[in-house]
Amino acid sequence: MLMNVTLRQLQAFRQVAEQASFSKAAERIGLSQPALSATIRKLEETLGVRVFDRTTRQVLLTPEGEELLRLATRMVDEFEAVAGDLQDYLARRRGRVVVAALPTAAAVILPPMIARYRADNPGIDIRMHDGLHGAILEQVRSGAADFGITVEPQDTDEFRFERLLADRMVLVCRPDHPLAGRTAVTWAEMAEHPTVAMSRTTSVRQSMETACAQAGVTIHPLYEASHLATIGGLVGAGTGVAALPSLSLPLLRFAGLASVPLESPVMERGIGIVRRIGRSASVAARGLLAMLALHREPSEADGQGSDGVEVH
Amino acid sequence: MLMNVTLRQLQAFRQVAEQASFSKAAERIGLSQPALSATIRKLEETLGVRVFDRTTRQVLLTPEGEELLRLATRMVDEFEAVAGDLQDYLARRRGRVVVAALPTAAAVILPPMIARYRADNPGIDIRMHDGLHGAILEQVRSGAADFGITVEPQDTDEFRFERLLADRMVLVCRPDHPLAGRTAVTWAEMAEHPTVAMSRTTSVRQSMETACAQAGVTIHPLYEASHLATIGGLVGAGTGVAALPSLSLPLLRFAGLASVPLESPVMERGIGIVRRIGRSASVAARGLLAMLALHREPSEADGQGSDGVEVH
DNA sequence: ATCGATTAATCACCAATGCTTATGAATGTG
DNA sequence: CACATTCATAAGCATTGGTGATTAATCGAT
Repeated sequence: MLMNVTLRQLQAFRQVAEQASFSKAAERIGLSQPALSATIRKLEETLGVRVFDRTTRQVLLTPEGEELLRLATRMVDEFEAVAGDLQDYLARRRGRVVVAALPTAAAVILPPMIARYRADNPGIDIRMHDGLHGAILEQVRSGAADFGITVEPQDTDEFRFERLLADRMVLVCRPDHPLAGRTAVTWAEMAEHPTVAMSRTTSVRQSMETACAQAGVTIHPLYEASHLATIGGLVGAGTGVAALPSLSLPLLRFAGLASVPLESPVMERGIGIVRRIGRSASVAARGLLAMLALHREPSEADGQGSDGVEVH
Repeated sequence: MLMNVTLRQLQAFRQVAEQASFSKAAERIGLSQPALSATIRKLEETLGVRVFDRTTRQVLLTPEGEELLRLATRMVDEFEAVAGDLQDYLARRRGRVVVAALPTAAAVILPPMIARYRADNPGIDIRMHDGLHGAILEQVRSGAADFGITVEPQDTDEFRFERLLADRMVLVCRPDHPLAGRTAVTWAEMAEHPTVAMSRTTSVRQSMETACAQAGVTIHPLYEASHLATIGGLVGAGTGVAALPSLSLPLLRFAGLASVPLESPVMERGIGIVRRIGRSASVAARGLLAMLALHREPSEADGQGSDGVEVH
């Protein structure tokens, strides 16, 4: 009964009360005067009370009108505040994005984008979870992360993948190393040199193992490390060479190392955005996704597709 | 833009979010499922965001949906509280009535009605202002009083009068007074006896003066008092007789006095309800007005009219 | 008094909204 | 693989909400 009262009506009512005139209020609201009359009449019908005593010369509130005005004011103010919040949220002035990403992606790709996104949308809280592939998928699945940045997942029923760039395994060595000048090196060749590697739990190490298996060679690392920087230090000290994804090279720049693409087999994995199918992205997330799409590097056999990230 | 969001929509949204199902929510709301779908679609259109990710098997909130749910909940709760207040007000469970009345009316007519009204509507605050005719009109004019109880005002443009009962001037004396047994007494006869009277500012006194002037006699009261009880005491003590409105007799019952109608001229004034024209009565006031109308005493030349108070 | 200006109510008419029933498409379940 | 469930869509209809034109009332100024 009373629940049928509309915000429109309350606003109209408030305006009429404030202007003490139907015509003026109608003009201010952007409505014809008859329409406003009808609106108020309707309001009065649903309330069962006259809210204005009106003649052609004056419009003034009845006692119930007074009461209603207090309530309507409270109501409309409340709504406007709430609407403002939502407005902010939708306009990306408030909100949060959670990105789950592989450590290298988290370190190399995201920081500049995040910095820029942050500058554009100061109200948005960006959170980054770096983790391994499995953990990333889990977070995306559960919704704990808005999207992930990792390699392509197998499960195409649950995830949609959008490739951003290629990450190829390369050999890393000192600039004075015999292999340093080469345009390419095979895994078999690499196996003949002392090697350092990431620990077995990492996907980088697993890529290396896969490649070696395919090449029919075995590598026994002299050292294993779980941090990339350690690998960099070891290689820089001449302890050995390492097979690393090209994406991680920027992180090793400090060590002044050389890199050479590895082949036979070429180990290349596509790094991209992983999203949960059937779950739409938040407005805030969309902004970051769009930004990522712009920075996507044109890769082989990808030129014909659409240019932007599917924003659903 | 955002202002077009409807309470219906918010409520529907809330219900769907709660039930995690369109069908269940539709049933609970009392709406067909397609109607509910349309409602949500409309909401999404005006917001420009999808609020539910829905398949035929599951319905769950998007990030914006989560946000909206918080706001919608707040909004709807607020409204329900406010609507409850108004509901109370309209149902006369809250409110206030201010009555301005002549002292005698305030003392004689109103108390029983107020007591009963109070019992029926415990939430309503009743306030009574007793004052003289002019003050009553002023309060009714300004809106300080919802209505007045007094004699008929001259100004028929501004006030509407509704007669409740007749108030006739009677002579009040001790039961053993020579005039006590009479069926009527003229003002001239009264003038031959020692008299006490109300002070000059009261309308009772003015009525007396008017009557004496018409009768061509003059009365010099032995005593003047501004309180009715004082007059009662004086008359009871045998100091003199007094001319008082019949309405005040109940107040003098304590003194055990006799009364005799005064004539030549008959001074009778109609006491009734005075309302401001063009100003509608509050719901709370209407209740009291209706009650007054019921207790109205059938007076001469009034039998053919409508029985209830015009409630407008 | 009468005229003109102002203002709210009313009317006739049209567009848009909201609802219902019937139907279709998708997706788990036995 | 049929079945049941569930949301979306379609078609038809009543209601609502809107506009412009007109009317009635009232105030102020001739």
